[in-house]
Amino acid sequence: MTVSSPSASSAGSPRSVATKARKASVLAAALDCFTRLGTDGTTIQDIQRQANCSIGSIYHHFGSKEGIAEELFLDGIARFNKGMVRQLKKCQDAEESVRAVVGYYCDWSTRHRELARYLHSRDIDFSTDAKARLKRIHQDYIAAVFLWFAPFVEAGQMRQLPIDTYVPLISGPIQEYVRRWLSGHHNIGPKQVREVFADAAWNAVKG
Amino acid sequence: MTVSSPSASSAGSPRSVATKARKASVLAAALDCFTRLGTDGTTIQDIQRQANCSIGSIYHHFGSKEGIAEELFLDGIARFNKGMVRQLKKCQDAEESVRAVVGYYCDWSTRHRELARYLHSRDIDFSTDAKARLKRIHQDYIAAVFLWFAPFVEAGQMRQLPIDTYVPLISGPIQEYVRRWLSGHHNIGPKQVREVFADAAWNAVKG
DNA sequence: CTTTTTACTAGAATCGAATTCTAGATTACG
DNA sequence: CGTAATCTAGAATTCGATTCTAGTAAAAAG
Repeated sequence: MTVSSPSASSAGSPRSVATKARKASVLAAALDCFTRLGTDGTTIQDIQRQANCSIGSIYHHFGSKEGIAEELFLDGIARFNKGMVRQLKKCQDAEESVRAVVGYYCDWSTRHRELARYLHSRDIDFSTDAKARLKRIHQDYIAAVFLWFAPFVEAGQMRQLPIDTYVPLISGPIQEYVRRWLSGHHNIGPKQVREVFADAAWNAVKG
Repeated sequence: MTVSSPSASSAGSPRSVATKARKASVLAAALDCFTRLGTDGTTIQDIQRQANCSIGSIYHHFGSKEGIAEELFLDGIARFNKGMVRQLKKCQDAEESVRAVVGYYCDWSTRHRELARYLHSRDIDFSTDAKARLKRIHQDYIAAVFLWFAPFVEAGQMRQLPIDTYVPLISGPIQEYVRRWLSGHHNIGPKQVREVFADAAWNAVKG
């Protein structure tokens, strides 16, 4: 492995750019195939053809079909989380923050419907390595969210509860609603019931 | 197809008993393999060996590996739902009913931990046929639950809300908590946070 | 009680898709 | 330049799901 100076690697040597683009195109192709043909129905060839690259190239970058699926999942979660944290930081108080969580969930799922669907389709059942990476992502997220909300709890704007219960209380209902919507169980989009869930979320945790 | 008298088929002709037993043993073996080796990591041979039967037998009963997975899923959901409805019918009023939903979720997931884990690991992404069967199971459940709760809404004990929001509001948080617990994200079992979620559920829908 | 049909079991043979392997091209870097 | 590392290709292999053929035992028909 080459340990180049940290600053140089991130930017744009001709190859690293090409590599990033190729990986991205494979992931995009994979998502599209998974959506159209189902995760199991998709073959490496389907992805490879759609991404315009060779089998060798795919295996070089992802190691296995499962590797593609994991990357897509972890990458998607990470992006979702990042956006969430960004939204939170725009908020002024506890209530606005809690409502922002629900709102962001609705917006993001509507905007990235296919990816959202994919993220919902897998949740447990990963390789040891992917599990570790997921746990890491998850912990970073929890830490960021915790940092944001802790002062509100301190100040009494939000109730004091077991630490692991906040996320389920706030986002559980909207998440479950979105899951059902994405599986085609109901037709009313999340944006139209957003208020109901935002109210419930705030109610569940307000001081 | 033989159309025997309806009453006779359900009970216990020597063959139908043996068949039921074999199917059950395959499903049990499958669940165990899925738990130990992961859904993808499990081969038909693994299941076949553990269930002590031949490949032909498995394919005769389930048609495909996916068929086993679907049967396990649908059967599990159906049993969960049935138990839930039974619990509900023991309740006297709205609040007790709502709390019972959360309680049942905790108990069942703890008692049938492996099956619960499996049910959480798949949620979308089924064959057309399985989707139809799932929808049917789902509708029956919703109908039963709706029948139970409707009078309470009428009587003003529970709030009037968009029909599809009740289930996510009541069971979303505990479900999300259990999912995280089953994936190993936190160590405190659902029974220890049951009250928090029961309170929140009742709060979200009380009149 | 035979015959015939149907449900079920068995396991070898097939087929297809994931993965591995070898070779060659391109880029970084001293 | 030249040497190593990264990356791309696609043919060859491997492994597992599925199919097929044959046979057994229970049920239904007569």
